[in-house]
Amino acid sequence: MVDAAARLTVRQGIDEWTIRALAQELGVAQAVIYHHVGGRSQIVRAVVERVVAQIPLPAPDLQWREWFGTFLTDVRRVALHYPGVARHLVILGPVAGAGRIIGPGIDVLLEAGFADEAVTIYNYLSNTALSLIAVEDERNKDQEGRLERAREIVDLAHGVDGGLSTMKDWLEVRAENIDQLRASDAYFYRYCVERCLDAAKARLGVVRRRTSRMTESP
Amino acid sequence: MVDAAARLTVRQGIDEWTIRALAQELGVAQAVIYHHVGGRSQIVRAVVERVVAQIPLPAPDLQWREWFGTFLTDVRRVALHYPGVARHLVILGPVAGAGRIIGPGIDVLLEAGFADEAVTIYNYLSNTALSLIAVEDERNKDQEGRLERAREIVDLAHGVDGGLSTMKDWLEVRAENIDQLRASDAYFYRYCVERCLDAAKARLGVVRRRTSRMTESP
DNA sequence: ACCTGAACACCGTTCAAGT
DNA sequence: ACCTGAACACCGTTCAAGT
Repeated sequence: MVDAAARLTVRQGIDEWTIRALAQELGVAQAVIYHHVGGRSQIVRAVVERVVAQIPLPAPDLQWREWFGTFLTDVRRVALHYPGVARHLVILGPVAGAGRIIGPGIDVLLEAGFADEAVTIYNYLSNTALSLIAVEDERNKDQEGRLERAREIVDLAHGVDGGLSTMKDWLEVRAENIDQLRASDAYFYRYCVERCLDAAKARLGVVRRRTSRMTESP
Repeated sequence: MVDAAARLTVRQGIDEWTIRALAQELGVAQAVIYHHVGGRSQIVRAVVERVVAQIPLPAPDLQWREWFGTFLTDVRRVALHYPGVARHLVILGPVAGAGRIIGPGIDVLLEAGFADEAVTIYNYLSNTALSLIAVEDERNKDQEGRLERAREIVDLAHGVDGGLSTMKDWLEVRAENIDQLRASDAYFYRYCVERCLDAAKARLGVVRRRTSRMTESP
């Protein structure tokens, strides 16, 4: 049953299939689904948990930056395969089965010396990444419209100068075709992840200074 | 007409009111809306543009970090007043009227020396902030359920140790009541914004070193 | 040109009736 | 206990008919 829902999600996205379509995929009446799993939100939750279980865990001996670098790359790859799941996951928060990931993730940060900020940093990294993927999912739903809107803006900004013209030039190359746009999305995600890791690194310096000052003072 | 839609959005959230409710608010038949504005997506877009027009612009003489610090605080305050708008805004990308903000925003970054990375940094900051607000909006829709889920996780993680227990302790204090949860959200947003600005600062160092190296070499 | 009422094609959910 | 068919209360959108 969750199998079928996951299959439909891969094909159409989790918010696109209907209870009726799911029932048809299973060859049963709609009411059967309510009898066995409950309403739509419960099936969605089950699919989300199944996707989470599919995210590979980086080797525990990696340095924290490599650990999260590979982890967040894998999260995007798996999540984009199930459109719309990232959004439900980040809204639901820690679902059943997420402990498999959260535990090792925070361990790596504690090991690196993030101390009492480990949980906040973990939330910062995972929330930011999942939110960005959720937005990418929704943008992918209407790629033609997105191209069209980008071109409208470019036309509208014709002849302006200053910072806005810089944005216009930036948009113009990316609005050329859909492949360009998707490549730009992938690059942008990578860029954001690297920036988040930069920020975490800066924070690590602060925490370490604070800790050493505390052990120094009598 | 957009007035009425904005009013309903403040009260219920942009994805909660229906065309029927909007028609009733205006005292007309539903078809009138289609005749004047077009479908639901066009009204949503008009509301989004109206909300964007309402975001105050920081003083242009502020340092880049203060400029974006106050800007992103104002964005959250205005956006939370119109639940669901942040999500539509970040998905639509630069809507009509956003130039009023984008221009000065990139100008501040160019002035600070971000050079060819100014646009990417602008996108990084605004996308991250809006994505996080969009998630907060959706979490606010079901606060009771969120509390309940958090408590379930806490119970489920009873007796574990390692990184997961740290997350459990963190969740436990926040899952006490709804006010605590909302305060935690506000703090978390602030924290994420500061981290993004840290990351931008680190990037500024890289860009400056690259630029000075280029002007040095003959 | 503008507005109405009614319809169309959906949707999630429920429930009496069957086996 | 499990499944069916039909209904209920919605939804966005369309369209002939009125003024």
